[in-house]
Amino acid sequence: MASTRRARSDTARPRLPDARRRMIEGAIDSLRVHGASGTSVDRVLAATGAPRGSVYHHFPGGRTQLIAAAVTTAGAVMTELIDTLTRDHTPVQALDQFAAMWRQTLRDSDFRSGCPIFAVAVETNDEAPELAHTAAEIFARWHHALADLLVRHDIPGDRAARLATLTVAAIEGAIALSRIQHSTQPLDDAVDELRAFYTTTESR
Amino acid sequence: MASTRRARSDTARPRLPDARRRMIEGAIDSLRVHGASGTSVDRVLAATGAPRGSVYHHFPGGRTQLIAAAVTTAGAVMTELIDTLTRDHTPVQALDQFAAMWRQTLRDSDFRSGCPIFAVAVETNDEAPELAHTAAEIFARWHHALADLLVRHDIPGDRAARLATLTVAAIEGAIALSRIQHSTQPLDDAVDELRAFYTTTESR
DNA sequence: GTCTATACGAAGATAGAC
DNA sequence: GTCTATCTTCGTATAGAC
Repeated sequence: MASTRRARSDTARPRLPDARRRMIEGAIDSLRVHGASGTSVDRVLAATGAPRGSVYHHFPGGRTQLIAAAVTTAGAVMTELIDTLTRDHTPVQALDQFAAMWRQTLRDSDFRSGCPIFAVAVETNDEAPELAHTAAEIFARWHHALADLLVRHDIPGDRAARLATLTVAAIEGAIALSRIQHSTQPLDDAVDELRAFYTTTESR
Repeated sequence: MASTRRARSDTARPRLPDARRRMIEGAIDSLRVHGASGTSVDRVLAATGAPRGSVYHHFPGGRTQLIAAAVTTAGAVMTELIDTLTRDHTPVQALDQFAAMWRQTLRDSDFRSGCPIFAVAVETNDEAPELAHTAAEIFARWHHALADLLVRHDIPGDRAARLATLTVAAIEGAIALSRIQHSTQPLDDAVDELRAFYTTTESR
C-alpha cells in the first residue's frame, strides 16, 4: 500500500506537481473523517505516501496552510456543485439531488466521512482564525445560491433567507446524526420534512 | 481568576473530590470549544489548575475516560433540561426556551462554545468508538422526548418523528453556523422557520 | 489521595543530502 | 524539486515522593 506503482507514459511525464493536489485531497479526507484538530500532517502523509519535507515545500505555512488549502479547495468544489444544482433545478430537485449525493458519500465511507467545511465550523481554532472566516464565506455562498433559487420560485425574500438557513443547518446537522447512527435515516427524515416546507408554497 | 478563594468552614472541610468534578467541567468546556480531538489533558489541566497525576487517579483510563465522562455528564444535564422543557411546555414554547438557552451560551462565550455532544458526533474516533455510541444514545433520547411532545400535541407519529429529527439536526447545525458567523442570526432564522412548521398543524 | 518529576512517544518543523 | 534525518515541542502516561 505504501508504494503506488506509477504508470509512467513513454514520453517521460513531467511529473506534474500533483503531489500538492494529492496532499490537499488527503487533507480533505482527513478533515471529513477526523475533523480539523484531528488532521495531523502525519496522518495526511500516511494517507498519501508523500515524504515529510514535501509538505513544507508546497505549503511553507505548514499544517495550518495545508488545512486552509484543503478547506478552500473543498469549498470550491462544493460551491460549484451547488451553483449547478440551484441553477438548473427546482428547489425540491436541488434538495433531493444534494441529499442523494450525501447519502452516497455517507454509505461509501461507511458513515465515516462528513463535510470538511463544517468540520472547521464546529471547532474554535485560536491559532488560525482565518479558517473560520473561509468556512463562513463558503456557507454564505451556499446560503445565497439557495435563497436565490427559492426567491425565483416565488418565495418571499425574507422567508427564503430563513428557509435557506434552515436547510443548510439541517442538512449539516443531519449528516452528523447519520454518521453516529450509521444510518441515512436522519438525513432522509430531515430532507423529507424540508421538502414538505418547500412545497408549502404559501408565505405567512 | 486562577485561584478561586476557597471559603472553608471552620470545621475543616473534607476537601470533597470535586477535583474530579472540576476536571469533567473543564473537559466539557474544552469539548464545546475545541472539539474532541482538540481536547488534550494538558488543556484541561491548564484550565482547571489540577496537577498532572490527578487525572490518572480519578480516570485510570486516561484521556479517553475523561472525555467519556465529560460526554456522559454533559448529556445527563442536557437530557434533564430537555425532559423538563418537553414535559411542561408546548412544542413552540420548548423550542423557544431551548433556543434562548443556546443564544445565551453563544453570546456568553463570544461564540466560542458549541454543543459538547455534537462535538464528538462530527469526528470519527477509531480509538474510542464507544464515544460515538454514547453520543448517539443521548441524541436518541432528545429525539424521543421531542417526538413524544409533538405527538401529544396531535401531530401524527411518523411525522412527529421526522419533525423531531429535523429540529435536532437544524438546531445543532445552526449553532455551528452561528459560531462561525459570530451572530445568533442563523439560530434565530432556523428556529423561526421551525416554529412555522410547528404551528402548521395539519399533517400531510 | 495530592502533587512533582520524568519516561516515552507522537507531531510540527527544519536542514540539508540527493 | 524530491526525499531523509533530525531537532524541538507537546502530549500521554507512570513512578513515586509527600
